[in-house]
Amino acid sequence: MSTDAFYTPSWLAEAVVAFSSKNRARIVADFAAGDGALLRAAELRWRTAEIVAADLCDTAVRRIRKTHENWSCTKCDFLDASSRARSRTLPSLLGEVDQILLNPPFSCRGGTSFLTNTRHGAFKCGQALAFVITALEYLKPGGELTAVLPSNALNSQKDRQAVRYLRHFYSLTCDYAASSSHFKGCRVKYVLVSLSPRMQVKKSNKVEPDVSRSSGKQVRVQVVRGTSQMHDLPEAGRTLVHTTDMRDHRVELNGHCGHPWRPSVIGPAILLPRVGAPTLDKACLYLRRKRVALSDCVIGLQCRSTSDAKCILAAFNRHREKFTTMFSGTCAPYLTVARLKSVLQELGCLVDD
DNA sequence: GAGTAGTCCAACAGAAAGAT
DNA sequence: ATCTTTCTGTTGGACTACTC
Repeated sequence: MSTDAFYTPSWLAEAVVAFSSKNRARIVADFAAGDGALLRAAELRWRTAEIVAADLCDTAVRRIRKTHENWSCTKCDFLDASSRARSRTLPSLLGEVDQILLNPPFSCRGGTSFLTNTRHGAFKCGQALAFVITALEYLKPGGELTAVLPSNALNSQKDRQAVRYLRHFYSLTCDYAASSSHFKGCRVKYVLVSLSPRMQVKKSNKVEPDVSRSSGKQVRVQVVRGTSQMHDLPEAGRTLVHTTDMRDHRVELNGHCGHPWRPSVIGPAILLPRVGAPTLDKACLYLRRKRVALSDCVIGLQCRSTSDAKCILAAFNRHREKFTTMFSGTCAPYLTVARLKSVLQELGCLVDD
């Protein structure tokens, strides 16, 4: 299996170790150790701890064995159960590690997903969370796992089941403060995450509904995702809206044409960019009674009345932070239909399927 | 003006879901 | 089982801002 090898810079390793709440640790492990930066930072904090390193890369393992003779170091494809079982070190560590540190491969190669087995069932997720969930098998009750993850790992559709699992069984703390930075040769947004086994199941904290009409009736809306790809447009057809036509809350049609059978909306509607920087001025009110096709990069909210559309736009204005955080992505920000529907429901809208 | 860094976002790859 | 469509999420080029 090939993985991205962006080793942890020392300042980030120190931040990951500082993010842990554990004052004492008998065993500290990193299962994607790379050049050992996280474990070197750990040695400074937990001076008497036994250090365990694992990595897939031969060169990395040899280097660690040479430079840190007192560490226990094993070569292992951590996401492969048989490789873990063959390791001399790992099997004896199941449920024994006090502190796990991880900077797993972020993997930006398409939508590849990994099947992950837990005691509560198997599910697919991204590579980074597959590492985390597998690593948790080695955590001692009362232990803590601290990791650098791609910022999107907690929001993406692909990792939804994994995040639900983690939030249910573990107490999860995030630090988005250090949101975007450089690994050597790569720029990504990341988040520091701390996980420890949960003692009690958390109660959900609901947001008070916000979108309301003066009549008191709930606002109904239908989410329409555009599918017209810009490199595959017909010469003639239905007028099409693309993100470049959306600015300052207004739509200016620029003569693009889409296939008439592709998803479309008719005013009153709200148009949102699906990908790109999430500034509120790109949320456009579209009121014309002319049906328009939506490009692949646009999501429409089909409303029943102008006042409904204005209500929703006003709610986005009141909850700018919620609007901004709807968009997430390890590289470019994007919005999914599921995330949008969830926010609309939180704001009090009735979302039609 | 050239070089570099940061930001934006259109394009498209890959996976999942649906249709046949 | 295979093909097609839909959807998610990343890549990489274009553009802008900044520094020298």
